[in-house]
Amino acid sequence: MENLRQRKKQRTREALLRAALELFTTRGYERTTVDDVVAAVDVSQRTFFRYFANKEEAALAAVELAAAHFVDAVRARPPHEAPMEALRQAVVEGWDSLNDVIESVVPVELYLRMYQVIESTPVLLAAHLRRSMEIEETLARIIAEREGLDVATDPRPQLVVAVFSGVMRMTERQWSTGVDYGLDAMRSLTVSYLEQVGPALAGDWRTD
Amino acid sequence: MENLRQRKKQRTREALLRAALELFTTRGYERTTVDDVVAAVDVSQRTFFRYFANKEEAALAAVELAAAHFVDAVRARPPHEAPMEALRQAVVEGWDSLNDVIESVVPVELYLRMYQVIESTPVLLAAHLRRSMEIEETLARIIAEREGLDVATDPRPQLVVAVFSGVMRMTERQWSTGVDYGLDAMRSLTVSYLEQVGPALAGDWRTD
DNA sequence: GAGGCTAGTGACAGCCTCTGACAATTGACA
DNA sequence: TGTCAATTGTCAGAGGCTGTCACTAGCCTC
Repeated sequence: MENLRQRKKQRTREALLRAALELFTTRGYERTTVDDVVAAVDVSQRTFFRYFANKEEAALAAVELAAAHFVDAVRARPPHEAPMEALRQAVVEGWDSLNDVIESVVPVELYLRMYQVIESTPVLLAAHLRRSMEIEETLARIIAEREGLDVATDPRPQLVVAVFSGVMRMTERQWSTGVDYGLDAMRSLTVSYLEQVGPALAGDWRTD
Repeated sequence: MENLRQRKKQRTREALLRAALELFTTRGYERTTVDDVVAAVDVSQRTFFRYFANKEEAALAAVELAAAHFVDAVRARPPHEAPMEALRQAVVEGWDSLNDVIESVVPVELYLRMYQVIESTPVLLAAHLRRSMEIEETLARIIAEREGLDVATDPRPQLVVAVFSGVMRMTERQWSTGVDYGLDAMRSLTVSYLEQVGPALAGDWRTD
């Protein structure tokens, strides 16, 4: 940040990212070429690929930020909480600060629109799911450490995280395909689903 | 099958698929070009893309077959079983016939090796996860229908399937990264994990 | 069984993503 | 200000994928 050089780099990256998201969300991801993006910022194509390993990375950059924010929130949870409770609280509370975190890079509105593009673009969805998987691994390690367990031998941390993530992805999908919710609606959806997991697993629904 | 024409097509497809898997599993997915594959079968590159929408599709073709087989197994479950039990039984029993199903297209050994390649190749893993997601949707619809529910309004079918799939993916990963198991070991792993889901969710592990 | 019909293939040509190599530029710092 | 290092541009090229068009080989009818 101190250097003019660093500031310039920062600005170039942000300009590229913003231009990319803007184009992806209006014209569509597939119908936007990297050349389109660099033309909007007026840099060479080579420069784009110096900032982003590939086209996907630019498309997922904002979501990536949100995910990292959430992982941090889990790390900050008091150690006495039970695993599932810690995860749940992390989402609920992480949401409050999410807005600012995102806004520091791109307009939240752009972030939200991009979410829908990801969910409806096969290649991006695939990449997103893979990243989510990696995050699950991280979470499992965090949980295991909290509980003083070894991830390699005890499957419980991974199981809890897998269940939790399953619910989270359900929420994502529900949110992105439904009527346009804000961040708040998504939070309450998450909570609601998490409450239903136990009963849903517990067997026969037809006795209700 | 009746026509000579159809038989020829079938043979071309199988030859391409087998050559592709053979190359992917020995040389690696990324280090194998489509040109390599078509050279091994001696057809034009254009022909490859007439049989497979893209390179990924060829790589995932065998796994796709297995997945379809499993979905059928779920459909065949007697309607009185509880959702989770039906899913569990489908895996366990589907496994017995899986061998023959696969072998009718490619050697099982090749299928197993390909599984490891998928799990260790980011692009393929991403594509595989996306496909798995689509299968989850199908399963949720099946479960909902069994129970006479509407998937759109009742989240429970999706929840159960999400949990179940989470466990399955855990198993896949465990299997593919671990010591080389056979199909049998994978089955018992699945069963074992499914048994632990309930307890793992139930809260405080430190009271044990 | 000859000839028309059509499915399947090959041969280009071309777009787009991504990479390596090298030259040119621009900020940093003595 | 001059040297050094970091950033960018240019160029060339591989690899995945698509459209087009001509051609071949199986099919089907008369």
